[in-house]
Amino acid sequence: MEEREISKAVVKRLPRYYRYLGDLLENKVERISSNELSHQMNVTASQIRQDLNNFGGFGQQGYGYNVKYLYTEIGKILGLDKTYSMIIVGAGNLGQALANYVNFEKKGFSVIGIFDVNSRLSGVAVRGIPIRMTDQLETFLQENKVHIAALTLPKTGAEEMAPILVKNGVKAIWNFAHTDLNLPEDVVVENVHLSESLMQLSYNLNHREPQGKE
Amino acid sequence: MEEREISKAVVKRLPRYYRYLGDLLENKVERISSNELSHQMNVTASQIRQDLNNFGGFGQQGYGYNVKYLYTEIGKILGLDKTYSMIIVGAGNLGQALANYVNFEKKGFSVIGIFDVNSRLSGVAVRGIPIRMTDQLETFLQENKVHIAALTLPKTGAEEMAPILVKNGVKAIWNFAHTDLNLPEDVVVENVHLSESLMQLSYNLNHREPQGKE
DNA sequence: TAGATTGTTAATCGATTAACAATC
DNA sequence: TAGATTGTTAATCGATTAACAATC
Repeated sequence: MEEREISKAVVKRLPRYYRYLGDLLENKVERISSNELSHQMNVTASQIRQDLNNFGGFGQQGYGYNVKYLYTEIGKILGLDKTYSMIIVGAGNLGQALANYVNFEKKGFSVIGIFDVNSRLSGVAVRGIPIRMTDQLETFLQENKVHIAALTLPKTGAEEMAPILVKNGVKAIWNFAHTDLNLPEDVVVENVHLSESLMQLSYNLNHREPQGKE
Repeated sequence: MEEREISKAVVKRLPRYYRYLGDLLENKVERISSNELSHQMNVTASQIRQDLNNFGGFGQQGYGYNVKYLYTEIGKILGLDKTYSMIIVGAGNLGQALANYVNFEKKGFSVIGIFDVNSRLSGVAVRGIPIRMTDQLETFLQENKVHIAALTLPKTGAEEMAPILVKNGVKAIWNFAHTDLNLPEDVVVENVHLSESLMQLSYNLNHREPQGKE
Protein backbone atom coordinates (compact mmCIF):
# COMPACT_ATOMS: atom_id res chain seq x y z
CA MET A 1 0.00 0.00 0.00
CA GLU A 2 2.89 2.34 0.71
CA GLU A 3 4.37 3.89 -2.40
CA ARG A 4 6.74 6.78 -2.22
CA GLU A 5 5.06 10.05 -1.43
CA ILE A 6 3.09 11.58 -4.28
CA SER A 7 3.23 15.35 -4.56
CA LYS A 8 0.13 17.48 -4.15
CA ALA A 9 0.57 18.83 -7.64
CA VAL A 10 0.29 15.35 -9.12
CA VAL A 11 -2.79 14.48 -7.07
CA LYS A 12 -4.43 17.66 -8.21
CA ARG A 13 -3.93 16.69 -11.84
CA LEU A 14 -5.32 13.19 -11.53
CA PRO A 15 -9.00 14.17 -11.53
CA ARG A 16 -8.40 16.16 -14.66
CA TYR A 17 -6.84 13.17 -16.42
CA TYR A 18 -9.79 11.19 -15.22
CA ARG A 19 -12.20 13.66 -16.72
CA TYR A 20 -10.47 13.75 -20.10
CA LEU A 21 -10.24 9.98 -20.23
CA GLY A 22 -13.92 9.75 -19.36
CA ASP A 23 -14.72 12.04 -22.27
CA LEU A 24 -12.53 10.01 -24.60
CA LEU A 25 -14.24 6.87 -23.42
CA GLU A 26 -17.61 8.40 -24.16
CA ASN A 27 -16.38 9.21 -27.63
CA LYS A 28 -15.38 5.59 -28.06
CA VAL A 29 -11.69 6.35 -28.34
CA GLU A 30 -9.86 3.13 -27.58
CA ARG A 31 -6.26 4.16 -27.29
CA ILE A 32 -4.35 7.38 -26.87
CA SER A 33 -0.71 8.40 -26.77
CA SER A 34 0.69 10.75 -24.18
CA ASN A 35 1.45 13.09 -27.05
CA GLU A 36 -2.10 13.22 -28.35
CA LEU A 37 -3.50 13.60 -24.84
CA SER A 38 -1.01 16.32 -24.06
CA HIS A 39 -2.33 18.36 -26.98
CA GLN A 40 -5.93 17.96 -25.89
CA MET A 41 -5.16 18.85 -22.29
CA ASN A 42 -2.62 21.55 -22.91
CA VAL A 43 0.16 20.01 -20.88
CA THR A 44 3.39 18.30 -21.88
CA ALA A 45 3.49 14.64 -22.82
CA SER A 46 6.41 14.30 -20.49
CA GLN A 47 4.33 15.43 -17.56
CA ILE A 48 1.61 12.95 -18.34
CA ARG A 49 4.07 10.08 -18.50
CA GLN A 50 5.84 11.18 -15.34
CA ASP A 51 2.58 11.59 -13.47
CA LEU A 52 1.25 8.20 -14.45
CA ASN A 53 4.51 6.46 -13.73
CA ASN A 54 4.23 7.51 -10.12
CA PHE A 55 1.60 4.82 -9.88
CA GLY A 56 2.84 2.23 -12.32
CA GLY A 57 3.28 1.54 -15.98
CA PHE A 58 -0.15 1.79 -17.53
CA GLY A 59 0.92 2.14 -21.13
CA GLN A 60 2.62 0.08 -23.75
CA GLN A 61 5.52 1.11 -25.95
CA GLY A 62 4.55 1.68 -29.53
CA TYR A 63 0.86 1.63 -28.63
CA GLY A 64 0.12 4.25 -26.05
CA TYR A 65 -2.51 3.92 -23.35
CA ASN A 66 -5.69 1.95 -23.45
CA VAL A 67 -8.30 4.56 -22.58
CA LYS A 68 -10.70 2.32 -20.72
CA TYR A 69 -7.97 0.63 -18.73
CA LEU A 70 -6.26 3.87 -17.79
CA TYR A 71 -9.59 5.44 -16.85
CA THR A 72 -10.36 2.56 -14.55
CA GLU A 73 -6.94 2.57 -12.99
CA ILE A 74 -6.94 6.28 -12.27
CA GLY A 75 -10.41 5.80 -10.81
CA LYS A 76 -8.98 3.22 -8.44
CA ILE A 77 -6.08 5.47 -7.50
CA LEU A 78 -8.57 8.21 -6.66
CA GLY A 79 -10.59 5.75 -4.60
CA LEU A 80 -13.61 5.93 -6.88
CA ASP A 81 -14.02 2.18 -6.85
CA LYS A 82 -15.23 2.47 -3.28
CA THR A 83 -18.37 3.98 -1.85
CA TYR A 84 -18.54 6.70 0.76
CA SER A 85 -21.23 7.90 3.07
CA MET A 86 -21.38 11.62 3.41
CA ILE A 87 -23.19 14.13 5.51
CA ILE A 88 -23.69 17.80 4.85
CA VAL A 89 -23.52 20.13 7.80
CA GLY A 90 -25.23 23.38 6.93
CA ALA A 91 -28.38 23.21 4.83
CA GLY A 92 -28.18 26.63 3.21
CA ASN A 93 -28.12 27.07 -0.54
CA LEU A 94 -24.66 25.72 -0.86
CA GLY A 95 -25.36 22.68 1.31
CA GLN A 96 -28.48 21.95 -0.66
CA ALA A 97 -26.60 22.44 -3.90
CA LEU A 98 -24.08 19.82 -2.81
CA ALA A 99 -26.82 17.45 -1.73
CA ASN A 100 -28.39 17.67 -5.13
CA TYR A 101 -25.15 17.42 -6.86
CA VAL A 102 -22.82 14.92 -5.38
CA ASN A 103 -25.22 12.05 -5.87
CA PHE A 104 -25.83 12.88 -9.46
CA GLU A 105 -22.35 13.58 -10.49
CA LYS A 106 -20.50 10.62 -9.13
CA LYS A 107 -21.88 7.44 -7.77
CA GLY A 108 -19.97 6.34 -4.79
CA PHE A 109 -20.60 9.44 -2.70
CA SER A 110 -23.90 8.95 -1.01
CA VAL A 111 -25.43 11.67 1.11
CA ILE A 112 -27.00 10.06 4.15
CA GLY A 113 -27.70 13.10 6.27
CA ILE A 114 -28.13 16.86 6.18
CA PHE A 115 -27.92 18.99 9.31
CA ASP A 116 -28.72 22.54 10.23
CA VAL A 117 -29.31 24.63 13.32
CA ASN A 118 -32.26 26.46 11.84
CA SER A 119 -35.36 24.81 13.29
CA ARG A 120 -37.50 26.13 10.47
CA LEU A 121 -35.74 23.62 8.21
CA SER A 122 -36.52 20.75 10.55
CA GLY A 123 -38.15 17.93 8.63
CA VAL A 124 -37.76 19.62 5.26
CA ALA A 125 -36.27 17.13 2.85
CA VAL A 126 -33.68 17.60 0.13
CA ARG A 127 -33.70 14.84 -2.45
CA GLY A 128 -35.56 12.68 0.01
CA ILE A 129 -33.08 13.27 2.79
CA PRO A 130 -34.67 14.98 5.79
CA ILE A 131 -32.80 17.91 7.28
CA ARG A 132 -31.97 17.09 10.87
CA MET A 133 -31.17 19.44 13.70
CA THR A 134 -27.51 19.83 14.57
CA ASP A 135 -28.05 18.71 18.15
CA GLN A 136 -28.78 15.25 16.77
CA LEU A 137 -25.51 15.14 14.90
CA GLU A 138 -23.43 13.36 17.51
CA THR A 139 -25.99 10.61 18.00
CA PHE A 140 -26.27 10.24 14.27
CA LEU A 141 -22.52 9.84 13.94
CA GLN A 142 -22.52 7.14 16.58
CA GLU A 143 -25.26 5.22 14.84
CA ASN A 144 -24.03 5.66 11.26
CA LYS A 145 -20.65 5.25 9.70
CA VAL A 146 -19.84 8.58 8.07
CA HIS A 147 -16.80 8.80 5.83
CA ILE A 148 -16.99 12.37 4.68
CA ALA A 149 -18.54 15.51 6.13
CA ALA A 150 -19.08 18.59 4.02
CA LEU A 151 -19.09 21.78 6.04
CA THR A 152 -21.28 24.39 4.41
CA LEU A 153 -21.88 26.71 7.29
CA PRO A 154 -20.30 29.87 8.62
CA LYS A 155 -16.79 29.94 10.02
CA THR A 156 -17.67 29.79 13.69
CA GLY A 157 -20.10 26.95 13.19
CA ALA A 158 -17.53 25.01 11.18
CA GLU A 159 -14.92 25.46 13.88
CA GLU A 160 -17.34 24.17 16.47
CA MET A 161 -18.56 21.22 14.48
CA ALA A 162 -15.25 19.94 13.13
CA PRO A 163 -13.92 18.56 16.44
CA ILE A 164 -17.26 16.86 17.10
CA LEU A 165 -17.09 15.19 13.73
CA VAL A 166 -13.54 14.07 14.31
CA LYS A 167 -14.28 12.82 17.82
CA ASN A 168 -16.91 10.58 16.32
CA GLY A 169 -14.74 9.05 13.68
CA VAL A 170 -15.08 11.23 10.59
CA LYS A 171 -11.75 11.14 8.76
CA ALA A 172 -12.44 13.43 5.82
CA ILE A 173 -13.79 16.93 5.77
CA TRP A 174 -14.81 18.90 2.72
CA ASN A 175 -14.57 22.39 4.08
CA PHE A 176 -16.45 25.27 2.47
CA ALA A 177 -16.18 27.57 5.48
CA HIS A 178 -13.81 30.51 5.35
CA THR A 179 -11.38 29.19 7.83
CA ASP A 180 -8.51 26.74 8.11
CA LEU A 181 -9.55 23.89 10.35
CA ASN A 182 -6.92 22.68 12.71
CA LEU A 183 -7.40 18.97 13.07
CA PRO A 184 -5.37 15.86 13.88
CA GLU A 185 -2.99 14.61 11.21
CA ASP A 186 -4.98 11.54 10.32
CA VAL A 187 -7.97 13.65 9.27
CA VAL A 188 -7.87 14.93 5.74
CA VAL A 189 -9.32 18.31 4.89
CA GLU A 190 -10.09 19.56 1.43
CA ASN A 191 -10.80 23.26 1.37
CA VAL A 192 -13.04 25.02 -1.11
CA HIS A 193 -12.71 28.68 -0.38
CA LEU A 194 -15.01 30.32 -2.88
CA SER A 195 -14.26 33.87 -1.86
CA GLU A 196 -10.55 33.24 -2.32
CA SER A 197 -11.26 31.82 -5.72
CA LEU A 198 -13.17 34.97 -6.60
CA MET A 199 -10.27 37.10 -5.40
CA GLN A 200 -7.90 35.21 -7.66
CA LEU A 201 -10.24 35.91 -10.52
CA SER A 202 -10.30 39.57 -9.58
CA TYR A 203 -6.50 39.66 -9.40
CA ASN A 204 -6.17 38.08 -12.82
CA LEU A 205 -8.79 40.34 -14.32
CA ASN A 206 -6.80 43.36 -13.19
CA HIS A 207 -3.40 42.00 -14.18
CA ARG A 208 -4.09 40.27 -17.45
CA GLU A 209 -1.99 40.96 -20.50
CA PRO A 210 -3.27 43.78 -22.67
CA GLN A 211 -5.03 42.15 -25.62
CA GLY A 212 -2.25 43.10 -28.02
CA LYS A 213 -0.58 39.77 -28.60
CA GLU A 214 -2.43 36.69 -29.69
CA MET B 1 1.33 48.92 -14.21
CA GLU B 2 3.62 46.23 -15.56
CA GLU B 3 5.62 44.48 -12.91
CA ARG B 4 7.51 41.32 -13.62
CA GLU B 5 5.31 38.28 -13.90
CA ILE B 6 3.93 36.96 -10.63
CA SER B 7 3.65 33.21 -10.33
CA LYS B 8 0.31 31.49 -9.93
CA ALA B 9 1.42 30.05 -6.63
CA VAL B 10 1.94 33.50 -5.19
CA VAL B 11 -1.40 34.78 -6.43
CA LYS B 12 -3.10 31.81 -4.87
CA ARG B 13 -1.61 32.64 -1.50
CA LEU B 14 -2.59 36.32 -1.52
CA PRO B 15 -6.24 35.82 -0.57
CA ARG B 16 -5.14 33.70 2.34
CA TYR B 17 -2.83 36.44 3.61
CA TYR B 18 -5.71 38.80 3.15
CA ARG B 19 -7.97 36.62 5.23
CA TYR B 20 -5.48 36.28 8.07
CA LEU B 21 -4.75 39.97 8.08
CA GLY B 22 -8.46 40.68 8.15
CA ASP B 23 -8.81 38.46 11.20
CA LEU B 24 -5.88 40.17 12.89
CA LEU B 25 -7.42 43.52 12.13
CA GLU B 26 -10.66 42.41 13.70
CA ASN B 27 -8.73 41.40 16.78
CA LYS B 28 -7.19 44.86 16.91
CA VAL B 29 -3.68 43.63 16.25
CA GLU B 30 -1.70 46.61 15.02
CA ARG B 31 1.54 45.15 13.85
CA ILE B 32 2.86 41.69 13.03
CA SER B 33 6.22 40.24 12.05
CA SER B 34 6.64 37.77 9.23
CA ASN B 35 7.78 35.32 11.85
CA GLU B 36 4.66 35.59 13.99
CA LEU B 37 2.40 35.46 10.94
CA SER B 38 4.27 32.47 9.62
CA HIS B 39 3.44 30.56 12.80
CA GLN B 40 -0.21 31.43 12.61
CA MET B 41 -0.47 30.52 8.97
CA ASN B 42 1.77 27.50 8.96
CA VAL B 43 4.12 28.73 6.30
CA THR B 44 7.69 30.00 6.45
CA ALA B 45 8.48 33.59 7.29
CA SER B 46 10.77 33.60 4.30
CA GLN B 47 7.91 32.79 2.00
CA ILE B 48 5.78 35.58 3.37
CA ARG B 49 8.55 38.11 2.89
CA GLN B 50 9.33 36.84 -0.60
CA ASP B 51 5.69 36.87 -1.60
CA LEU B 52 5.08 40.38 -0.37
CA ASN B 53 8.25 41.71 -1.91
CA ASN B 54 6.97 40.75 -5.32
CA PHE B 55 4.72 43.77 -4.94
CA GLY B 56 6.86 46.15 -2.94
CA GLY B 57 8.25 46.71 0.50
CA PHE B 58 5.31 46.87 2.85
CA GLY B 59 7.19 46.33 6.09
CA GLN B 60 9.72 48.12 8.18
CA GLN B 61 12.92 46.71 9.60
CA GLY B 62 12.80 46.20 13.31
CA TYR B 63 9.05 46.72 13.37
CA GLY B 64 7.36 44.25 11.07
CA TYR B 65 4.21 44.97 9.11
CA ASN B 66 1.42 47.32 9.97
CA VAL B 67 -1.63 45.08 9.81
CA LYS B 68 -4.09 47.62 8.57
CA TYR B 69 -1.77 48.99 5.93
CA LEU B 70 -0.76 45.57 4.65
CA TYR B 71 -4.38 44.45 4.59
CA THR B 72 -5.34 47.44 2.51
CA GLU B 73 -2.42 47.03 0.15
CA ILE B 74 -3.09 43.36 -0.49
CA GLY B 75 -6.71 44.29 -1.05
CA LYS B 76 -5.60 46.70 -3.74
CA ILE B 77 -3.32 44.12 -5.32
CA LEU B 78 -6.27 41.74 -5.49
CA GLY B 79 -8.40 44.46 -7.03
CA LEU B 80 -10.76 44.64 -4.07
CA ASP B 81 -10.69 48.41 -4.06
CA LYS B 82 -12.77 48.33 -7.22
CA THR B 83 -16.33 47.24 -7.82
CA TYR B 84 -17.46 44.62 -10.27
CA SER B 85 -20.78 43.81 -11.81
CA MET B 86 -21.47 40.15 -12.05
CA ILE B 87 -24.05 37.90 -13.60
CA ILE B 88 -24.84 34.32 -12.79
CA VAL B 89 -25.70 32.03 -15.64
CA GLY B 90 -27.54 29.00 -14.34
CA ALA B 91 -30.04 29.53 -11.52
CA GLY B 92 -29.88 26.10 -9.96
CA ASN B 93 -28.95 25.59 -6.33
CA LEU B 94 -25.36 26.49 -6.89
CA GLY B 95 -26.18 29.61 -8.86
CA GLN B 96 -28.61 30.71 -6.19
CA ALA B 97 -26.06 29.94 -3.52
CA LEU B 98 -23.59 32.24 -5.23
CA ALA B 99 -26.19 34.95 -5.65
CA ASN B 100 -26.89 34.87 -1.94
CA TYR B 101 -23.32 34.67 -1.06
CA VAL B 102 -21.14 36.89 -3.12
CA ASN B 103 -22.97 40.03 -2.08
CA PHE B 104 -22.78 39.21 1.55
CA GLU B 105 -19.26 38.08 1.68
CA LYS B 106 -17.47 40.78 -0.16
CA LYS B 107 -18.70 44.14 -1.16
CA GLY B 108 -17.44 45.05 -4.51
CA PHE B 109 -18.94 42.10 -6.35
CA SER B 110 -22.47 43.03 -7.18
CA VAL B 111 -24.81 40.56 -8.82
CA ILE B 112 -26.87 42.39 -11.40
CA GLY B 113 -28.44 39.49 -13.23
CA ILE B 114 -29.31 35.82 -13.00
CA PHE B 115 -30.15 33.74 -16.04
CA ASP B 116 -31.60 30.33 -16.68
CA VAL B 117 -33.19 28.38 -19.50
CA ASN B 118 -35.89 26.92 -17.31
CA SER B 119 -39.01 28.95 -17.97
CA ARG B 120 -40.53 27.88 -14.67
CA LEU B 121 -37.98 30.10 -12.97
CA SER B 122 -38.95 33.09 -15.07
CA GLY B 123 -39.68 36.05 -12.86
CA VAL B 124 -38.69 34.28 -9.67
CA ALA B 125 -36.34 36.52 -7.73
CA VAL B 126 -33.24 35.68 -5.73
CA ARG B 127 -32.29 38.38 -3.27
CA GLY B 128 -34.39 40.80 -5.22
CA ILE B 129 -32.77 39.94 -8.53
CA PRO B 130 -35.25 38.50 -11.01
CA ILE B 131 -34.20 35.38 -12.88
CA ARG B 132 -34.20 36.16 -16.57
CA MET B 133 -34.41 33.78 -19.48
CA THR B 134 -31.16 32.92 -21.22
CA ASP B 135 -32.42 34.17 -24.57
CA GLN B 136 -32.34 37.67 -23.13
CA LEU B 137 -28.72 37.34 -22.11
CA GLU B 138 -27.14 38.88 -25.18
CA THR B 139 -29.37 41.93 -25.07
CA PHE B 140 -28.69 42.29 -21.38
CA LEU B 141 -24.95 42.22 -22.00
CA GLN B 142 -25.26 44.91 -24.61
CA GLU B 143 -27.22 47.14 -22.28
CA ASN B 144 -25.22 46.52 -19.11
CA LYS B 145 -21.52 46.46 -18.44
CA VAL B 146 -20.77 43.03 -16.99
CA HIS B 147 -17.32 42.39 -15.56
CA ILE B 148 -17.68 38.85 -14.34
CA ALA B 149 -19.91 35.96 -15.32
CA ALA B 150 -20.31 32.94 -13.10
CA LEU B 151 -21.22 29.81 -15.02
CA THR B 152 -23.25 27.48 -12.85
CA LEU B 153 -24.82 25.31 -15.46
CA PRO B 154 -24.02 21.99 -17.09
CA LYS B 155 -21.00 21.49 -19.30
CA THR B 156 -22.74 21.80 -22.64
CA GLY B 157 -24.59 24.93 -21.59
CA ALA B 158 -21.39 26.49 -20.32
CA GLU B 159 -19.60 25.76 -23.58
CA GLU B 160 -22.41 27.38 -25.51
CA MET B 161 -22.70 30.44 -23.30
CA ALA B 162 -19.03 31.26 -22.84
CA PRO B 163 -18.39 32.51 -26.40
CA ILE B 164 -21.55 34.64 -26.26
CA LEU B 165 -20.35 36.23 -23.05
CA VAL B 166 -16.94 36.87 -24.51
CA LYS B 167 -18.35 38.26 -27.74
CA ASN B 168 -20.24 40.80 -25.68
CA GLY B 169 -17.30 42.01 -23.68
CA VAL B 170 -17.14 39.83 -20.56
CA LYS B 171 -13.48 39.47 -19.61
CA ALA B 172 -13.71 37.25 -16.54
CA ILE B 173 -15.45 33.93 -16.13
CA TRP B 174 -15.92 32.06 -12.88
CA ASN B 175 -16.48 28.60 -14.21
CA PHE B 176 -18.24 25.96 -12.14
CA ALA B 177 -19.02 23.69 -15.08
CA HIS B 178 -17.06 20.46 -15.51
CA THR B 179 -15.18 21.51 -18.53
CA ASP B 180 -12.19 23.60 -19.54
CA LEU B 181 -13.38 26.57 -21.49
CA ASN B 182 -11.28 27.47 -24.45
CA LEU B 183 -11.36 31.24 -24.74
CA PRO B 184 -9.22 34.09 -26.08
CA GLU B 185 -6.12 34.97 -24.09
CA ASP B 186 -7.42 38.25 -22.78
CA VAL B 187 -10.31 36.54 -21.01
CA VAL B 188 -9.49 35.17 -17.58
CA VAL B 189 -11.11 32.01 -16.35
CA GLU B 190 -11.15 30.80 -12.78
CA ASN B 191 -12.28 27.22 -12.50
CA VAL B 192 -14.06 25.73 -9.51
CA HIS B 193 -14.36 22.06 -10.25
CA LEU B 194 -16.17 20.67 -7.24
CA SER B 195 -16.15 17.08 -8.34
CA GLU B 196 -12.41 17.23 -8.83
CA SER B 197 -12.05 18.69 -5.38
CA LEU B 198 -14.08 15.78 -4.01
CA MET B 199 -11.87 13.32 -5.84
CA GLN B 200 -8.79 14.85 -4.28
CA LEU B 201 -10.42 14.41 -0.91
CA SER B 202 -11.15 10.81 -1.74
CA TYR B 203 -7.58 10.24 -2.85
CA ASN B 204 -6.21 11.71 0.34
CA LEU B 205 -8.64 9.76 2.48
CA ASN B 206 -7.38 6.55 0.94
CA HIS B 207 -3.71 7.45 1.04
CA ARG B 208 -3.33 9.20 4.36
CA GLU B 209 -0.67 8.21 6.82
CA PRO B 210 -1.73 5.59 9.30
CA GLN B 211 -2.51 7.38 12.55
CA GLY B 212 0.62 6.09 14.25
CA LYS B 213 2.76 9.19 14.38
CA GLU B 214 1.58 12.47 15.84
C1' DT C 1 22.61 52.72 20.66
C1' DA C 2 21.23 47.77 20.61
C1' DG C 3 17.76 44.75 19.12
C1' DA C 4 14.58 43.38 15.93
C1' DT C 5 13.12 42.40 11.63
C1' DT C 6 12.86 43.48 6.97
C1' DG C 7 14.39 43.18 1.99
C1' DT C 8 17.17 40.61 -0.83
C1' DT C 9 20.79 37.55 -2.39
C1' DA C 10 22.37 32.92 -2.39
C1' DA C 11 21.60 27.90 -1.62
C1' DT C 12 18.59 24.21 -1.77
C1' DC C 13 15.03 21.65 -3.01
C1' DG C 14 11.42 19.90 -5.95
C1' DA C 15 8.88 19.85 -10.10
C1' DT C 16 8.85 20.08 -15.00
C1' DT C 17 10.78 19.19 -19.36
C1' DA C 18 13.92 16.99 -22.51
C1' DA C 19 16.17 13.10 -24.20
C1' DC C 20 16.71 8.51 -25.27
C1' DA C 21 17.25 3.58 -24.49
C1' DA C 22 13.98 -0.14 -23.89
C1' DT C 23 10.36 -2.55 -25.92
C1' DC C 24 5.97 -3.49 -27.87
C1' DT D 1 11.38 -5.99 -38.88
C1' DA D 2 10.65 -0.89 -38.60
C1' DG D 3 8.06 2.55 -36.35
C1' DA D 4 5.97 4.28 -32.51
C1' DT D 5 5.75 5.38 -28.01
C1' DT D 6 6.52 4.26 -23.45
C1' DG D 7 9.25 4.29 -18.98
C1' DT D 8 12.93 6.45 -16.97
C1' DT D 9 17.18 8.99 -16.40
C1' DA D 10 19.30 13.39 -16.87
C1' DA D 11 18.98 18.47 -17.52
C1' DT D 12 16.61 22.51 -16.68
C1' DC D 13 13.82 25.49 -14.63
C1' DG D 14 11.31 27.61 -10.93
C1' DA D 15 9.90 27.93 -6.31
C1' DT D 16 11.03 27.61 -1.53
C1' DT D 17 14.07 28.18 2.20
C1' DA D 18 18.15 29.94 4.46
C1' DA D 19 21.22 33.49 5.47
C1' DC D 20 22.58 37.96 6.28
C1' DA D 21 23.53 42.79 5.36
C1' DA D 22 20.71 46.88 5.51
C1' DT D 23 18.04 49.69 8.35
C1' DC D 24 14.40 51.12 11.31
